[in-house]
Amino acid sequence: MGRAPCCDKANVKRGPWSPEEDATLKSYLEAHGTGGNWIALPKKAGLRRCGKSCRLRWLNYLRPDIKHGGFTEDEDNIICNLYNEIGSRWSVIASQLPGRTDNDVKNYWNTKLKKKRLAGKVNGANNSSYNTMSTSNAPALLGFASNHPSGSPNLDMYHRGFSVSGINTFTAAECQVIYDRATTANVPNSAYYPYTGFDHIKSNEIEASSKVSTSSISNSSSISSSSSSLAMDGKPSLLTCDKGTLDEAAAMMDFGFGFPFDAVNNGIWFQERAQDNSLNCGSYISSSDLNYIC
DNA sequence: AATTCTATCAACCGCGGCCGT
DNA sequence: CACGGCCGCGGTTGATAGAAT
Repeated sequence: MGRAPCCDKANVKRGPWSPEEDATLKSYLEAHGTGGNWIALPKKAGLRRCGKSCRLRWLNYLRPDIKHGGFTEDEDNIICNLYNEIGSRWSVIASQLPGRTDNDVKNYWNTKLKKKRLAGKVNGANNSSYNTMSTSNAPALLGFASNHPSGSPNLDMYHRGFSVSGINTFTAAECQVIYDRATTANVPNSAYYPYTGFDHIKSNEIEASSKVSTSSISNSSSISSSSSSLAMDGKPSLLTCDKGTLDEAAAMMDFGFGFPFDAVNNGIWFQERAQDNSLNCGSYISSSDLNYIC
């Protein structure tokens, strides 16, 4: 059996509110408040409206502290960061934006900000360190680690079907080690790199000064099944590496517009190059298995 | 100028959770 | 503790304005 309706739908007006209804509701609420009961309110106020409709109209439109008009860039970033942190909890997000309602934020997200974010115009990651990364060309480091018995990060575990329980980010020092290895040592045959669409990045293609190599990657369209935004304008710069024994691996990426959003949403395919230079089966690292540091 | 398409946002809907009885 | 009713939330719909054809 379904839930009983909150009001008699045959006897209440629906659809857009008229200025007269707005005025009636506003003056009633300013004089009497809600009385703690929205369901009974419309009758008391002399409105042929559902109580829920009155509540929504007041909270989303008539309240005196509502801020109308466009969102600022700061608000954009707050919304994006919070969305990455807590997901679509619009009321929580709206509570951080004075004068904005959950409905406003939700609509703004669905119609504009989601697209803007995919285009890389606003922040897309989930911690404060990202703020300095989003608009710079600093590479983002994606790190991962498994519950390898030895305790060392090991991409190979993914290949072989071991369960992965803990994912660690690399520390800045580890990042440097990985970077140094990538830039100064020979990239071993067993290096990992994205599944298809990317060429193998050779050590001499990595520019030590900028940590960026753009020459070897021209097409990232197949990095994942639905990575259109990444494929369109992403410029992944450096994808590396391990030390030849499959004990460590990392993916360092700079897509030109900040964090690789599709990695966040879709994960990344990697492919192993074997000792004989042939390609072994791919590994998929899901978004939940990825983390990053600056 | 007419029609179709697209974007926007107000409003609706149903569900989960809280609270009073 | 169980139940019923309301509130608040998040997903979705639909009306409408503006842009494109």
